[in-house]
Amino acid sequence: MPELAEVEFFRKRWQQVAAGKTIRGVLVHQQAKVFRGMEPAVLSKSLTGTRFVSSAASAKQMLFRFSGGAWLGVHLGMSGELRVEASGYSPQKHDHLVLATSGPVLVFTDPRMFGRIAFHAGPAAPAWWTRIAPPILSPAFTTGAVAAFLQRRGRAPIKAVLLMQERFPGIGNWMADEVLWRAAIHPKRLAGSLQPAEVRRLWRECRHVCRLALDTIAGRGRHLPPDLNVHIPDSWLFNHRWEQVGLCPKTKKPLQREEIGGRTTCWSPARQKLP
DNA sequence: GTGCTTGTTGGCCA
DNA sequence: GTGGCCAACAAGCA
Repeated sequence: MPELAEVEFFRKRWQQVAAGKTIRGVLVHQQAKVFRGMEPAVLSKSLTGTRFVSSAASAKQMLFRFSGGAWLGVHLGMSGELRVEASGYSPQKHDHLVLATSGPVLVFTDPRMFGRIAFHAGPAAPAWWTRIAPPILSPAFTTGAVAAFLQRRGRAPIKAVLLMQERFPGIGNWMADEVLWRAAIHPKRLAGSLQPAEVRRLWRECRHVCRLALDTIAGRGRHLPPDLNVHIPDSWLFNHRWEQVGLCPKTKKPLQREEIGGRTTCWSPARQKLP
């Protein structure tokens, strides 16, 4: 599920209740694949007794900082979630990491286990974090950088290229479709075939969709919506992409769904045309 | 049972 | 070496 804005939503959910709290106990699901090469017992030992200092989200990843130079990295994969439960919570089947604080309980849950947990000890953030591409909403995301990347990936459909995290960090399947729909670009267009005006539209809509999604899904400032996706307007493609007979909110004509670049893609044929 | 699913990776091939 | 494609990972849901 989680793309840029959903990831930020989950980060805030932990941040709001846990900032400054001490980790009293850590439960790990020993067999869970989300820990990959790491030894879960080390994580448990290292975090117990530390204090939750701060957190950050970048692209589809999160980094939680604890006192004493302990860092917890989380990638939610396809089905991961961060939840907050009341103290005394008993872990369920797919809860792979449970942090009991002096207050609420922080839970990482992920049925499909495509997610990842990483641990790092040291004064500075880990290398895998600092290597994440600069955010789409940062000045480093320029039309020139986008144009150059589209040329390099010129033979691939633009839909597939938008999913490449090295240039479009945080964009996932639904955001890619939303961007192309707003920019009126057909998802099957080869990346190298986009005209300069189309590249500029794509760049602008990338930033626009990121900004809208963050505000709508993760809330502004300290505000946190009660649930994911509750406030998404019907003027977005998002609310129609899975409908049996979805209509384009702009043209009111039927939407089309097809696999492109290995992912189910939804677009509005009346608006997004092939040359 | 069948056929999907908002992600990433490694292997294969041109 | 580079870039594009796709199966695999795993569990739940309709």
